[in-house]
Amino acid sequence: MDFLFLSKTLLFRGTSPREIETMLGCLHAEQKGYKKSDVIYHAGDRVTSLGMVLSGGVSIESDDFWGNKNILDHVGPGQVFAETYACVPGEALMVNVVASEPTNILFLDTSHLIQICSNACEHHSKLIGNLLLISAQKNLNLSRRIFHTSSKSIRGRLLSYLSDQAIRKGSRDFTIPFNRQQLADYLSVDRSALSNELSKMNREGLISVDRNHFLLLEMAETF
Amino acid sequence: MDFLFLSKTLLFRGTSPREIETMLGCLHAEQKGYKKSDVIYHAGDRVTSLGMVLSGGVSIESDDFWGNKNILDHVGPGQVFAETYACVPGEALMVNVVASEPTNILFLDTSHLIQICSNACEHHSKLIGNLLLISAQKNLNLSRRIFHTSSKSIRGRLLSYLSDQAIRKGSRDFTIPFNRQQLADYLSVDRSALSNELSKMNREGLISVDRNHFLLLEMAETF
DNA sequence: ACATATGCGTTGTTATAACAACAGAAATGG
DNA sequence: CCATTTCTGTTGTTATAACAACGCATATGT
Repeated sequence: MDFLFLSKTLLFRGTSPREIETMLGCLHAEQKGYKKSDVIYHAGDRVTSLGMVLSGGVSIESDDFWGNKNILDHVGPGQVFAETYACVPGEALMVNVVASEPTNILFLDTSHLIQICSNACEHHSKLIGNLLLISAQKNLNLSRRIFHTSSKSIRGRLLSYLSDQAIRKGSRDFTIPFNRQQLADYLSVDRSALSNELSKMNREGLISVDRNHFLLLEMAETF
Repeated sequence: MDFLFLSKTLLFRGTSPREIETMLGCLHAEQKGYKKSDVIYHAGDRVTSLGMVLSGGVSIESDDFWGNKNILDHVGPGQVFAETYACVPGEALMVNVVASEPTNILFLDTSHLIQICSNACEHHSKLIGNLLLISAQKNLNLSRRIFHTSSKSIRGRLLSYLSDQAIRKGSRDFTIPFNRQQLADYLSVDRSALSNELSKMNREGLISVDRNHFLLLEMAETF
């Protein structure tokens, strides 16, 4: 087990490799390997362990009633998944967690962290604090997405998302981390309709767009 | 200050009124009163204190570019707001927090909880654990909403929401906590279009609906 | 360099949701 | 109890997004 690697993750931030070694015992740490497309957690499962990706990567997917797959998120090395469900025992997963490549996962049972007095092991409290930070940040990401998809028009969603990016990057001139399909998925709209709306906004002089690079123009007064 | 009241809240669960009294010092607790429509936190603010509603109630609202108000949530006595922002210092609020009636708020500065070693006060760890639970639950609520609004048709959103409710309530026969307008807001659709779709589904024998009481019929195979 | 696969924009058609307006039912408040 | 307000379903019209199909440009990989 690579304790040095773990000590650099957000979850174990502020703990030494030596401390981690003792903690892994409390957390009933178990490592497991998966092949590509293996399902790590199924929708409907109830879990008490979060997963940390040691190597490889996993996709968080949701299958709707008609069998359409929808990729909600991708989790890479050092990041965790299912931590929310692990913290709220009894909640059934709404998503599938699937290995997107050969992947090693470290499972950490959080029920001991939370239910038993958190002073049982003096490092527990640091871990819980880190979990809280991870949870709060995920919270903000979810809120942001709801915010950006609350408008009923594609243009409204784009303006919401793009101006947020501009504020966040501190410039009207920025690059987004999505391609068209991903942006369309994020905003829950059709890709071609999105492309169409973007070029319309381009023609109208609202924005200047090239691939995933944007420049906001007239909307300046909004701020 | 009503310590007994506080000890019954989710945030202070598991602590005695006596303990709370000492903790409030660490948290720089401050109480403040507001009149109806007073703005407690403005969008754009950066905060380090969460708010707990002692009496009255607050609305979490978002104003979009064109000045449309959108009520995202309502927080009542014993519940907290802005805890996510308080836990992730430096993030600007995306929403306004507005008193929906005469309201008393208790502000608790979480920066001490998180940044300083959490063992500074032995009760801190319990509070952080409670915060983690609150955060994780809010997380699930947000995820659920994203999930239910990811379908592009009104019917798809309704089926997603209604079957989730059925599973959650453990019966095909259940009552929802929304009226039509609130359900429409939750699913980000137009109210009259929602009404329309519901009666269509009713006519088709998919569901049986009366006000906010529902009975799921043919969709049984989905489970 | 070639063949293949992705990503992107464009167009036209179709389905569907938003919107506006209204009437009846239900709840609310004197 | 009546008056008033809120809630709900219905309809028709209009705007708009989804969808399907295509061509071009840009990777990708061998």
